[in-house]
Parts: sequence; structure tokens; C-alpha cells
Amino acid sequence: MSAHADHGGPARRTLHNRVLAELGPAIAAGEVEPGHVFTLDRLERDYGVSRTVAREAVRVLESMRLVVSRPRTGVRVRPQAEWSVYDPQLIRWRLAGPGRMAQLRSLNELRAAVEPPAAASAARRAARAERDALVDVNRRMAEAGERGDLAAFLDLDIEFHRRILRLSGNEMFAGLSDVVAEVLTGRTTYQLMPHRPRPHALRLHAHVASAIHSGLPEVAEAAMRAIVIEVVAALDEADANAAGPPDAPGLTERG
Amino acid sequence: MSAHADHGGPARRTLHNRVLAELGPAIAAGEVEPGHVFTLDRLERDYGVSRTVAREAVRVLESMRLVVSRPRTGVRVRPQAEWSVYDPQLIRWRLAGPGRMAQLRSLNELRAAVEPPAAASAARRAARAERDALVDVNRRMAEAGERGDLAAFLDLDIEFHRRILRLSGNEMFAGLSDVVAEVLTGRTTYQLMPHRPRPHALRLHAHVASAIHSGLPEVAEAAMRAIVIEVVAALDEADANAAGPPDAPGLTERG
DNA sequence: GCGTACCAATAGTGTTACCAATAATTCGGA
DNA sequence: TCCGAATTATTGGTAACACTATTGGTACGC
Repeated sequence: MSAHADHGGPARRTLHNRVLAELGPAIAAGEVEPGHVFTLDRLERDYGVSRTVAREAVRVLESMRLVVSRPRTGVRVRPQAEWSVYDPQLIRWRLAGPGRMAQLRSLNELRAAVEPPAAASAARRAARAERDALVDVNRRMAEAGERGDLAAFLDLDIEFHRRILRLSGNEMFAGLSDVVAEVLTGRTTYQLMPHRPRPHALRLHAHVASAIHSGLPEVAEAAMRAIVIEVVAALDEADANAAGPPDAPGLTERG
Repeated sequence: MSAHADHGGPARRTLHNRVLAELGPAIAAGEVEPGHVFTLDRLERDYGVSRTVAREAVRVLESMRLVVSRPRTGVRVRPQAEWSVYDPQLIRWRLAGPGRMAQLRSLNELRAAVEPPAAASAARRAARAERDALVDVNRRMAEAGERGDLAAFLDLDIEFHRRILRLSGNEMFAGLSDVVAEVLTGRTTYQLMPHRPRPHALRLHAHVASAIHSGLPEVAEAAMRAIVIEVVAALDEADANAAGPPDAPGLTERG
């Protein structure tokens, strides 16, 4: 694994975090179904923790809108449609569970919607030094790709997209950096990426970088759109493969 | 005020919620600056609450990535760039504070990015009955607009956009319904809307509805794009007015 | 002088016990 | 049958205390 992981520190290892790390994924995966009710006592006994710890875990789940806690009733799991699906923690839980392909699809469609306008904004608003830095990241990315260093490539790819989202000057766009990072990481982890970056994709990334560098919003947007469209297509293809004959395993090599 | 408010129940009135309702906005508004450190003891004394309550409030703030809590150090406010900007609660806090115009701009750009693809998806994926229902909402919306019932119009406008996001079949898109609702409500609240819905905007909404109804993704996407582009333009104009001469007050009437 | 190892102070973390508030359920009376 | 009041299970809130991680200083040694 590489070092792109958590921007905000990898969640201190406290007891209530340990409870969260078990309860959260279970709810996210649907093992504990919406409508199900449990009590604090139950948590205390199941996880061997004190009331305080159980309550803090429930508070966090409640702030993610995964559960609602009421006197006399207990803690009820809310219907999926009410969850805070943008919570980074919840996204990670779902990517780790059985719904990961569906989650990747959703997130990719979100990327496809947001990144092109973000690239356009970056071309309009980014400061000179930042534009230079972006081109440099793109150069190192291409180098890593050419020498087949997939780990480095992934890190730089993430860095590339993260920068563009940040340079857009829109903090909502910037707030999706972690999501994009998860998606890119997930694609690699689940073998949805070619084993060697495709030259065409590399060229598109270079186009985006240079368009932003030259302050050409429309060009940057179009090039980014080409990138994300291809990613969506690759995912669809992977789905088709997965639904296909079992003697054609996770092979998505296309370069 | 109208009844579109909270889909998930208006946050039970508990003590730790009261603390959150004061601390959260203060941090969100920058009154308590990033880097600032406070202690649980401090919270206990300031708000006259027990340690348990103070801790639960901090846990929630921590899960929103607004603060980080560590032994021997205390509770430190994190830099803004690390906040979970998609948290509905945080969005509401910021919309209530001095940064509301900046927040509305960000959110509008997000809408502009997401809603057109969402409309396209809806035209592809929505079930028959849902398409009919959407057209019906649009009809009622037009009626409310024609008779100048702004409150009903706002509710139906929100309902309209919420449905499209849900019909897109992408839960990340659907997860933005509350955001869109806040933006639409905010625009009305802060007088950024014409006092009577503009006929052109009404026609565009009708186009979106009918394109989704007929299963025409490209048309739906284009029409929705026209809607959000106009909204962005209206916001820019409002900014210009606000920066203009003081004898031209918040007048953004354009119909 | 500089780095390392130890030590002590400090604040969060975790536990227990208990009482208050709340709301679903039940049961009785009109 | 329906309404309302008593019942009671469960969370909400308080208090006091032990545990432990972190840090900043200090003394020791190189």
C-alpha cells in the first residue's frame, strides 16, 4: 500500500472507534437491516464496553444519519436513503463491503459530473505557480507510467486529480478529493485498471494539464470529460466481464 | 416557513445537541479559529453541562472532521480544508453564518455540475409511474407560479429537483437533495429570487419534465443545464448588485 | 553543545453507579 | 370502541474516579 491514505490522520485507536469499526460496516453492508433496533445494553455486552463508550459510538452513527436513538425505543437503523452518503467514513465502509461495485459505479458517475466543471474552473482561477506544479505532477505521472511503476502512478494520479479539484477554487469540489482518491485506489485494488497505464489516457491527462496551464477552460473541461467517460466505460465493461463466462476472470487489460 | 425542512426529523432537543448548536456554528463561522484549542473542562463550565455531554458533542464534531481530540492536548479545531463540507449539518451552519454567500456560490456550482447529468440519468432509468408523477409536480409548480403563491412554488420547486435527483438512480446524486433544498430555500430567504417566477424558467422546467417523461437524456440534460446556468448568472448579478451603489438595494427582480 | 532517557504534569479515555426524562405499551373506564 | 392514565423499558444526564497516552522539561551522558 502507498502513502496517499488519510489526509486527516487514520482515526485514533480508541475504544469507541473500535466499536464503530465493527458496527459501522455491519450497518453499511446491510447485515444489520434498516428498521432493526438494538439497545445500549446490547452494545455494552456485545462489545464488552462501558455505557459511555457505547453512547459515543451511537452518537457518531447518529450524526452520520445511520441510526436514530430514542428513549424507550432504543437505537433504530434508518433506511438507506436517509444516510449521509458523502461521509468519507461511510464511503470507506461501503467500499469495503459487498456493495463495493455499486458504490464504485455511483462514485464514478459523481466524478464524471464534477471533474470536468472543476477542471474548467481550475483553468479560470488557479494561480500561476499552481498551474506549473500541476504540469510537473503530470510529467512525473507519465514517467511513472512509462517505467511501469503502478504504485507511484496511482499516487501521482490521485495527486493530479486532487490538485485540480483544489485549484477549482470551489471547496465543495475540493471536498471530493478523498472520494476520488478512494475510487482510484479502489479501481486498482479490485483489478479494474489496466496493468500498464494506457498511452491514450496519459495523453488526455497531459491535455488537461496543459489546458489548465494555458487558461483554456473549455479545452480542460472537454479533455477531462474524455477521461471520465472512458473510466465509466471501463467500469461497464468490467461489469459485463464479471457477468460473462467464468473462464474469463478479472481480466480488464486493454492497453 | 414551509414544510420542506428536515427529511430526517429535526434533531431531538437533547443537551449535547444544544451544545452542538452553539459550538458548531461558531467553528463553522470561523469565530473559533482553526488551530484553537479548548478543553472538555472548558466546555463543561461554559455550557454548564456534564463531562459526558461535552464528550458526546466533541465526538460528533470530530466525526465531521471539524476538530481533533487528543490526550494531553485537548480539542483542536482543524483547518477548514479538512472539514466534511458535505455534512448537511455543517452546510446549514455555514448558510446561517457570515459566509453564506460564498457557501451558496459553491453549492450552486455543485448543482450546476450534478443536476444536468442527473436529469439525463433520470430520463434513462426512471420508472413509468415516476415520470408521470414528475410531470404532475411540474404542472402544480406552474400553477403555483401563475397564481403568485411563492411559498407553494418553492416547495414544489424543491420537490421537483429532489425527485429528479432520486430518479437518477444514483444515490450520490440523490444524497444532494437536501443540499439543493437548502440552496433553493436560501435563495428565497436571502431575496435572490424574482418575486414572481419567470416564465422562461418555468418553460425550462417543463422541458426537463417532458424530456424525462419521453426518455430523452440529451434533451433533459441540456434543459437542466440551461436552468442551472441561469441560476449561476443570477447569483453573479446579485453579487454585482451587492458590490454596486448602496441606493440600488437587494433588488434582483428580473421577471 | 547536543541528543537521549527518564520523569512528572496534564488532559483525554474509560468505568461505575445512580437518578431523571421520555415515550411506547397496557390496561381500565366511559 | 375509544380515550386517557398508569406502567415501565430505555435513553438522557450527572458525578466521581481510575487509567493511560502525550508532551514538555530535565538530567544525564556523549
